[in-house]
Amino acid sequence: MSQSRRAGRDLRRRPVAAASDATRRGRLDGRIGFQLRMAQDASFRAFARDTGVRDLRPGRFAAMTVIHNNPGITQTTLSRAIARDKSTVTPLIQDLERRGLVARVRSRTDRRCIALRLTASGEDMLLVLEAHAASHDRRLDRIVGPAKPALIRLLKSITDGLA
Amino acid sequence: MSQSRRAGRDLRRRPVAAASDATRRGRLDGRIGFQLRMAQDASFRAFARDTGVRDLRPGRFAAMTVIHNNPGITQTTLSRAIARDKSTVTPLIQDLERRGLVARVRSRTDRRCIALRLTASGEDMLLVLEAHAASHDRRLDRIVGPAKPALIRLLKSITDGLA
DNA sequence: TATTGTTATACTCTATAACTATA
DNA sequence: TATAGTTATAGAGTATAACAATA
Repeated sequence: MSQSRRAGRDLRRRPVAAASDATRRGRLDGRIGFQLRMAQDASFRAFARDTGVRDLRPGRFAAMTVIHNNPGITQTTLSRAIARDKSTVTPLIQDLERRGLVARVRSRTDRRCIALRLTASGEDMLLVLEAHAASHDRRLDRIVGPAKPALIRLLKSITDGLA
Repeated sequence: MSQSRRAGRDLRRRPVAAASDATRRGRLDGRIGFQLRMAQDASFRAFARDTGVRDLRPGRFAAMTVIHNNPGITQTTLSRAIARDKSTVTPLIQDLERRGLVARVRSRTDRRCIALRLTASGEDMLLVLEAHAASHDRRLDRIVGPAKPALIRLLKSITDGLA
């Protein structure tokens, strides 16, 4: 905090809300890529807005979930699981460690590696986040209805198919 | 360009590729929000990778498409159409104007407003981008197959439903 | 007073390259 | 030489607040 803060009361960017209309978007509207972007954006904003947790955005949440499900995972493996460079993971994990949510232990078999684990308070926090995510998901479920499994399958096939 | 460039040969961030696996992602995998993020990310990277156009990312492309479809649109209206703050649109449009792709004309009826239009070369560029987007979309179409209309509908309902 | 667009400011996310320490 | 993680650096994207011009 080298400089005085002048800006908003809130660190989480992106209020704005969803796109307006009456404006013609042309072919954009029929493009999967564009609609993907709009939906992702809306979901992201809604998650941030609805969640009471004021500083663990979806990225941290995803990392914590992966660590929870793969105790002892290394940073490089984690980086592949969330499709980010390892240099992106370093500060992310440092942040989680600073908050006492993640513990880092040097591996004794390969001293280059660091094994990641959630701390007890990390597990607690994950439960809280899970609850929020679940309620956010219920909202999404209500919107997509019975098409949910199909939607998930389609999204996965896009992710895999474009790799 | 006030400073020397040290980094890569390419301004477009985000190589990396898609997520790896063998790693358990737990409930994340069944979450619409998460899968939306992964698919959007993959689509974004693929678009950037496949497109020959080396410096007009999806955001610019979307803005240009909206301007093309709504000649004379104002910046504020555009900002609503693409769900971004007007202060975000200012530098975006300045960039497009600098490249000679967009023309800005002060409205004579309301001198606060600026009417946006694509220049001739902006229209040309849009055609090139359209071609790339179309080929990217064909790839997506091949992946999602006949489910495309349903997918588009679902994504739109998510965007609208979360507003 | 309200709105359009601009500016000043700043923060998040992400990457590349080079580096250290291991292996 | 190759890999794990860190650091230095940088840029894209986006936002809030305040402001000037205009309505």
